[in-house]
Amino acid sequence: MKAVKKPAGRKTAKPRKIAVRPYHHGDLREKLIAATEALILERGVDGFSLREVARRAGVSPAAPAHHFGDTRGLLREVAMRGYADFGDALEAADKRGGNDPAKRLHEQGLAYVTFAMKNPARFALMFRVDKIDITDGKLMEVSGRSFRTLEGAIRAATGSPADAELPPDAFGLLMAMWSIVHGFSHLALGGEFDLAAEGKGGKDAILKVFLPLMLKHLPRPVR
Amino acid sequence: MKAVKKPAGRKTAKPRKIAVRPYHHGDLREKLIAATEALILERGVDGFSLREVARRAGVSPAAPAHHFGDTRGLLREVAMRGYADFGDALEAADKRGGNDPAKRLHEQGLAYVTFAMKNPARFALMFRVDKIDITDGKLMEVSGRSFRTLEGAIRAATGSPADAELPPDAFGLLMAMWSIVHGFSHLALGGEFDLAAEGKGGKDAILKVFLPLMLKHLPRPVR
DNA sequence: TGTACATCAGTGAACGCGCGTTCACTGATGTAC
DNA sequence: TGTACATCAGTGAACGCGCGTTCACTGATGTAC
Repeated sequence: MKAVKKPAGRKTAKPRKIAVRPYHHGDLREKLIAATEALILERGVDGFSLREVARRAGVSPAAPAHHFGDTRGLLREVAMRGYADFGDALEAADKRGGNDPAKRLHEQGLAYVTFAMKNPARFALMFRVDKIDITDGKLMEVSGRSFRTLEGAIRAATGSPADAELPPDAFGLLMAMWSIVHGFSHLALGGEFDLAAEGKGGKDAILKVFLPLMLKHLPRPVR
Repeated sequence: MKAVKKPAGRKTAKPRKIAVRPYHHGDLREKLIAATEALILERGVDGFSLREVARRAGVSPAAPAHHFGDTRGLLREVAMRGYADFGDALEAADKRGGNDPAKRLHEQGLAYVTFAMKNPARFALMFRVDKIDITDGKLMEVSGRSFRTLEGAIRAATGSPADAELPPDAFGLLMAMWSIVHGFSHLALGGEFDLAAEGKGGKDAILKVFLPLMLKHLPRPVR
């Protein structure tokens, strides 16, 4: 390849608002988000630092402030994207369950843990109350969808009308469902099952063997 | 009270190895452990710092090294004490269940969540894989007891002999039990139930109302 | 009982580090006329 | 189409901070003789 002087003018034919916004140096915003997820994956939520992310994106430590304000702003954005995908996954699972309430719950449980195992960095951040403000309005807008998807299936399973307050038993079932899949995800990501998984195919066994075994014992609507 | 010149010699009558070890300035070791628990309670596991703990104990930042080597050594000690008490609580609960396997499981579940809610600092640390080494021999010695207590009740509930390997279904039930109580604890401590608890008596409602509702849906041995 | 010595829990100053954020700035891009 | 200007995404040096650990030391306690 020869070195070619890049043409001075329009690189892409007349970019007049084709992309949402042509940034100075391309898509730094996206680059920072990707770098954040990669960093958390490597070093955990506490291993994250704004400077390191900037370093990986190849910009000065002050650059991210133009896009996210401060550190928490960046983490909030990453968490929001996580919740958006998480909501998508749960909704898709719910649909897969068709008209069978038990199947809807089972599919959602499967999707919950699968999401956690495949997106450990995001999942860890999403539930790290000290790093993100879970009562933040914009974030709740996105995260609320996941919750409502589960609630919908619970209502169907317990025959609770959509508009009334959730009856105690249904609420108990909801907490039980949420707890069991969340607990499994948390324990699995924390490596608490690793010892048991060692003889049975390593980390893969958790999703392929352990999770199905556990899901057999999913709570069911009483009576 | 008059200022009295303290007697030069023996303060307590001949302390010849009465206490395990009479430290230079009393019980700094214990003081540091207590300060660590208080600090984690206030600021979370990540808010902990060795210097702050030393400050609170009224000693120089280098003092803790004489007792715990380094930061991780101190955290390990705190976690071990947590696991010891945790094991006690689970064993006591198990005994409370008598000969009824379902009751043994129920009591243990109750004890698990109750411990987490009453010892949030310790509990948070005990499962923070990045701060303590859960594969550490001495720690596993202590933490293993909790696990074995649960396993014992699972064996009784599923009729699995004590010496053979746990059959798949029993193992699934074990994971389900562990997951549900652990998940509930984690979510509750993370404040995820706070919104729902607001109208029902605040934080107290979680242990008094929500937990019993949830425990109704505890997994049971299939068939 | 008295003396000499070893032990070791403490001090406090110093180290080097990485952090988030601020600041005045630069220079490319987009826009108004 | 050409020019003047506003905008704003970037730079990079500097700030002050708290951290864990090191180091040479001090001085009280316990022990051997």
